[in-house]
Amino acid sequence: MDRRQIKTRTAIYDALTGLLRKYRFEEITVQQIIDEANIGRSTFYSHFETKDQLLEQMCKEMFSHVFSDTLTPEKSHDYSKNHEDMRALLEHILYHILDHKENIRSIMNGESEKIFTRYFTEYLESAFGEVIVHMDVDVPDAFKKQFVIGSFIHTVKWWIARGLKEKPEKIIESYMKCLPGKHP
Amino acid sequence: MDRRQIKTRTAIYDALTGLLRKYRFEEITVQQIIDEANIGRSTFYSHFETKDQLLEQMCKEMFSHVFSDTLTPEKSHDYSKNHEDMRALLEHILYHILDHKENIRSIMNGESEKIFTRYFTEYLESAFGEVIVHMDVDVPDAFKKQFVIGSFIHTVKWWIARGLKEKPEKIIESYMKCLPGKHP
DNA sequence: ATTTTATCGAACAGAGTGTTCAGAAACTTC
DNA sequence: GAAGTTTCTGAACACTCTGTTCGATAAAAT
Repeated sequence: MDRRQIKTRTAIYDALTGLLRKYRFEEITVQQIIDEANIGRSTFYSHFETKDQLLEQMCKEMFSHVFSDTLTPEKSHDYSKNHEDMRALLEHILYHILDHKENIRSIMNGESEKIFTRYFTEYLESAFGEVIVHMDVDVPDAFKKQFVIGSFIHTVKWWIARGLKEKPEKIIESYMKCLPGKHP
Repeated sequence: MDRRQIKTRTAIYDALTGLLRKYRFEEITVQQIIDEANIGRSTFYSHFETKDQLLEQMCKEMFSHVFSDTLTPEKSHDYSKNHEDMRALLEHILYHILDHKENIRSIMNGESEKIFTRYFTEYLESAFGEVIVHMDVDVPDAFKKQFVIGSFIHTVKWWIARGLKEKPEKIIESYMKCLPGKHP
């Protein structure tokens, strides 16, 4: 890839990230991004079709980092019996979020929060979907799934909104205590 | 209040509600609302400052209906011991949502979903905030609160997104089975 | 050195926003 | 039911933002 392209692309990403610390995504104009990134108008539009597409791609890239070395749990693992494996994986995710602290907190305002939720749900469903249904509670599988994943995502959002003060271990411990099923 | 004002106001509400069935709120323009409501441009702006303010007020009004005769639970009730009272109240809320089925499903797309969440959280916190902390789980009070309320709101959203197919009783039953604490 | 590719930025058309204002229409009051 | 008040109307306006186009310029690749 051309060095110039890389340069402008990161300039745009940095500009948006910076602006997101001060303004909600909806409030930011393309012109502001262009000025902040110090690039020409047409250059922006040769890289991204719209402002929304920029956000989409930026989030996609970030989440691919957040979930990169997060091992997909083996189907053979039974998280209803082996809470330790699940705990480790969830903690791992929180630590990754902690790494991207600045970016993620910026993204969690306004419309862009939905992208977070979308990617997060997608990932968790593929990672845990199968194993969650083995949990020991007498409710429909679909319900169980939405409850476990939904409450986790909500908890993470809550954690982020409050400034990521608590340690990941503490959050996951509380979360798992609140989950239904066997508690060793 | 002047009959003319009432007429235009409901015309605007109806127009937006109708449009929300076809388009996301972000996509709808003030001009579309005006055309659909058959009113003059300046009339719209004499009633509402912006499109966002219109949505805000419309939601506010709707939720005041949804929660109107929903009794605020007495502090003396201990929902950790008396699951029946809590169950009844939650079911009641779901039935109210069912009454406003059309409106609520329209609102639950795009940015407007956040308003739903905001009002819902606000209400539940004032209704249950105090009593939830008495639930029998060994986690910090703040965590307990966010978990119970957050997972409930998520469950309701999930229920709405899937078309409100299940009966309120069924949803609340599953929800309460998933909650931590004593299960009689 | 030559060719390819990326950037620049001004200029442009188009869509939407929110305001203004004078006249028409509908309500209220006496 | 006439006079006065309030609301509605809709065209015109200034403004902001978007996304495109294009010739000139600079940087990278071969």
